[in-house]
Amino acid sequence: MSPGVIRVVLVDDEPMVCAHLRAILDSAPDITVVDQAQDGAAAVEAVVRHRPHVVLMDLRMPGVDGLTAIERIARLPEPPAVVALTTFDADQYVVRALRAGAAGFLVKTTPPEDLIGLVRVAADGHTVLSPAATRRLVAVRAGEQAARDRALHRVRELTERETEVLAGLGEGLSNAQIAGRLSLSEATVKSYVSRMLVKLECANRTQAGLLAYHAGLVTR
Amino acid sequence: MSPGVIRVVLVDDEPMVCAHLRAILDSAPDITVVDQAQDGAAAVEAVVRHRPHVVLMDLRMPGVDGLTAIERIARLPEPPAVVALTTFDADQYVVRALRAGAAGFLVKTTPPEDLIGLVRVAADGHTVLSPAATRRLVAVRAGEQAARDRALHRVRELTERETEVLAGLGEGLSNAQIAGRLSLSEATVKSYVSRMLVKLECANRTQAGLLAYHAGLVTR
DNA sequence: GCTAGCCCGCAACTTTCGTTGCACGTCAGA
DNA sequence: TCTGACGTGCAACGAAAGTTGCGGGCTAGC
Repeated sequence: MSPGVIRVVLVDDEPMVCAHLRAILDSAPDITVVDQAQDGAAAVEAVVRHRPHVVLMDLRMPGVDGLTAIERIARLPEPPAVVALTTFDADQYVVRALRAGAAGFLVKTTPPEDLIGLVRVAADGHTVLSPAATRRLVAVRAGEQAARDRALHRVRELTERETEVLAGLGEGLSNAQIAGRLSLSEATVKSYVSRMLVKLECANRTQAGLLAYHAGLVTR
Repeated sequence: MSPGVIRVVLVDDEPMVCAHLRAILDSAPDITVVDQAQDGAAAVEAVVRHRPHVVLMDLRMPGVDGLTAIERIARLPEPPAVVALTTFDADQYVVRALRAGAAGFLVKTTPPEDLIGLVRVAADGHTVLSPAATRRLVAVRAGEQAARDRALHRVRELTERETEVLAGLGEGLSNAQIAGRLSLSEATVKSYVSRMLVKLECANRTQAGLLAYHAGLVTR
């Protein structure tokens, strides 16, 4: 599968956790834990020294914390894949960790037997996320998903042309601007808007614009 | 590793691609391709019939497209993990696919030998992303964050009364409705709106409404 | 005590929006 | 073939949204 053995560095301020992870990973023939570190500074050193393929890193640590360590490691030449670990459900660090250059975000409740596969995938350069992290990443607020579903359901009732017009509303454009973009007369755009408002059960273009946003029609 | 064999359904309008994927995956002892489909509608049927653990789905297909199919599958009871596939580098569909309920987003240039591990990880409930998809996703989320910050920064320039009016815009209310809620004349609300638009650098109330939403003024 | 600056409130006027009615093409089915 | 439903496009008219100007109250500073 992988060309050669996958070298792994573990970073956690709790030695028990490191030992536990090491025991799991060393049971795989193609994975070797080459070092472990107790804080961010030591982690960066270990990475420089051992040039591992994968780093499993706790985020909450004394001294240099995990996020900072990830940033520093990501700046190294040919950086390893750093997978962030947290005790609690994916918290607000998901986005920041990925931005810092993390190649994954897992909760510590991840079943041990899954971990080996996850390390292999990370070593291949892919990103792996716990389900909770994915939810966090995709839908910031709870309830947003439900709103999106409802919005999408209605948007699907629209014709292609109507959807294009709706996208314009989602950006807050005027009828004239939409007309220009779609090469239509302003009058035509008006009639599209009017028909859409009925279908979407919106009272005015502002509501339709918000709905377009909910539906993910506007990337912004 | 996994309890039993992982059942997989392949969805791609190009039979060659399906055959190729099937050959790769069937070489793994713990993976079985139980069915393949050429479009979204057939994909949903196949999922209902075979109850697979994982679905590999092309996004660009004739008829019911991949995104729609993902949404429908995600609404089924005990849905499988749907991994989206695209030919090109992660395009604008990444966010939408994940929001629709996808458990992964891979480019078709993914090395075959990686694919088996990726399917196993997806079957465990984790999310897998190609590097390009991750960059795209992080960039989008970072952009949203920045948009929110900018929005909040501007909203702070507003007076209390103006903020109340803005909240109304964020719900898509008319001037008359806002006037009623705040016990003002409609004319007064208009002047507030006009002053706000200048401060917020918005061209119209729809843009202001979207800004209010970004700023978190509307709970919805 | 004046005045400069700000927030608040309103009315008259202009611009944009939204509704309604109409015409043309396409496509499915009687 | 015809017909009825539907998507698309436009124009005219009434209804909103948005602009501008004005006055009153409040506070800070000279």
